[in-house]
Amino acid sequence: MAEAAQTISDHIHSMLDDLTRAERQLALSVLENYPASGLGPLTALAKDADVSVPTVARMVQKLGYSGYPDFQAALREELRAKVKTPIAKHDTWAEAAPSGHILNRFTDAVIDNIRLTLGQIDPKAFDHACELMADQDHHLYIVGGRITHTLAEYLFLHMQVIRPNLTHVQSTSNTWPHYLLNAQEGDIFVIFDVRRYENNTLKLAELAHARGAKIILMTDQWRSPVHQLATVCLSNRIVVPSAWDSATTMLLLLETMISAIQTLNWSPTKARIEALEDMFDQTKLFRKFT
Amino acid sequence: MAEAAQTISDHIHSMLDDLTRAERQLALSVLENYPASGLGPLTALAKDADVSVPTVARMVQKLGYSGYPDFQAALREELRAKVKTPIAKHDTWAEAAPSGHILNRFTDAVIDNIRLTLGQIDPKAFDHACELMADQDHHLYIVGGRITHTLAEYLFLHMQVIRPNLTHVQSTSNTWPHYLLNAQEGDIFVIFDVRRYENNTLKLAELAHARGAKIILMTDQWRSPVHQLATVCLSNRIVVPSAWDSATTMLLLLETMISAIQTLNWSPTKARIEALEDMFDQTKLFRKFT
DNA sequence: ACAATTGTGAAATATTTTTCACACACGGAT
DNA sequence: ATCCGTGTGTGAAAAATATTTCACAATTGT
Repeated sequence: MAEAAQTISDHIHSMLDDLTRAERQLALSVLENYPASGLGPLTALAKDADVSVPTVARMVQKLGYSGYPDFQAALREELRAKVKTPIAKHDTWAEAAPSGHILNRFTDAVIDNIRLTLGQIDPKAFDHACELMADQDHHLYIVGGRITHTLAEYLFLHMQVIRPNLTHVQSTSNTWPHYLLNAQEGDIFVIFDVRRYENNTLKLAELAHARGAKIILMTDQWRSPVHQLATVCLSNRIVVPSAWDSATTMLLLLETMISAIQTLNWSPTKARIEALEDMFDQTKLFRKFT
Repeated sequence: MAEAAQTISDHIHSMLDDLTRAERQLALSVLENYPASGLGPLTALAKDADVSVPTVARMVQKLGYSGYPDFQAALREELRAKVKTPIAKHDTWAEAAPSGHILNRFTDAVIDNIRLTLGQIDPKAFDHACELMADQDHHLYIVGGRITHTLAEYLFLHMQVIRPNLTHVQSTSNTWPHYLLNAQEGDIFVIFDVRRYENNTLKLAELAHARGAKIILMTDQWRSPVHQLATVCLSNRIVVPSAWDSATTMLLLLETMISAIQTLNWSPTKARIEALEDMFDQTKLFRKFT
């Protein structure tokens, strides 16, 4: 096992002077395309660097590792850590709280979820989903489940301002079959389904699909069975240090979609927003200032 | 050997549908910290993903590789190629999308909001709010406005599992005065109010305060006028590149609170969760797997 | 109840790593 | 020129690990 503070490539660099000719040649070859070459078999590395097999074995021990596998494990660990730190890991978020405080632990987990979720999203699929949802010619159904209906409603509230011709359906309610009566070919269903996946939601999706509707699915990393029927499937990381799952990542994605959709058809949206503001002014529901 | 045009992680993604449950679990684990985990020994990967050794062997073959070593070689090759590309900047969230894409712009803004919000939070105030909400001896009222009622409901849904003796009130509904009839000294009101601040919410807060109730306020950085009456005031950054404000930061804070509260009185919460699960099992509302 | 999936335990293979002993090359010193 | 010590490669064997594959039992969804 080697030290901690520095990276392995730094360590090799600093050891270069203590190495013999063949060993240095080998070390430079390792650094040449780091870290990939060090992760292959020892023999391959030896051939790559044009040195003998024992030279490799001798060098890794000279570097302080117990053996080649130990060296590889260190490289893997470094790679793992490196990929995980794109921007924010070591920050404590609530500086006034100790790093073990739930505020910091939870936020860490959520940022991680965001990073993993965004990293795996296909922008093409995302854009396509936005386009479908922006299309006013087809009715838009928004379907939520037991927990997710709050997200569904959040989406509904905003889409309502952006465009007409949409419905909010709760799959846990027993009234949803009525909505399906009107569903037509080409209509869009945005369906929320995270674990534990709901039977009602699946049935609803099947009926919608049978009627020729297109399905946009918001689900978790394990993906609801609905995904087999979906035109676009957006999966989110939801695991946090809690007895429940986190909806934050999904809300972020949702808000991003709303923002993208509003940009897609901005002029009608703008008009609708202004009309809404007018109505608010007249009803005095809100305060103008402070 | 696999194809060329796409990355291995893309390939795994596209194959997800053809994989079985355990294989998918494994595949997701590989993607989790890609590519480091795939470069270690097969047994380590299996243990990491919580699947059996044969499952790993079966999956890599299903993915089209002649065996695990072949799979590893492909990963190494990809890593080698990736590092060689000078354009390895990691400041984008959705790597597949250009940095100007709304996915990256929006996420940047939200992460910024989170950082600023958490940086300004007083952990003492946070902890105090959690203690108040965990106290079952006093009734808990959760109050949301036009947009925030979705957040309020999210909180309500979870608090309902954690403790009895709580009510969800919508300030935009005309029925809320009825709820206040029962409010007593020492009761807790969690009130959501972001711009534009709602008159109804303020009136409700005033009445509650007059009756000796304690108010926990979730608001934005400009702080709803309710904050003058509040025992604890948690303010959130909400500005994003959109015509609307973002609720993501507030949801994060909310989920963190739920997690903290559930820890505060874990044993009753645990019992209630188990009872709930039992009921779910009996009603067959949910699917057990896949 | 049936079919598909998965884990278990283990054996058989295959590969990799480690370690030898020994020969050889090389540079510097006698 | 010869000798010596260091470093290095060769070839191979031994040891350690890894991989592959079985048969079978358990589980689970249909």
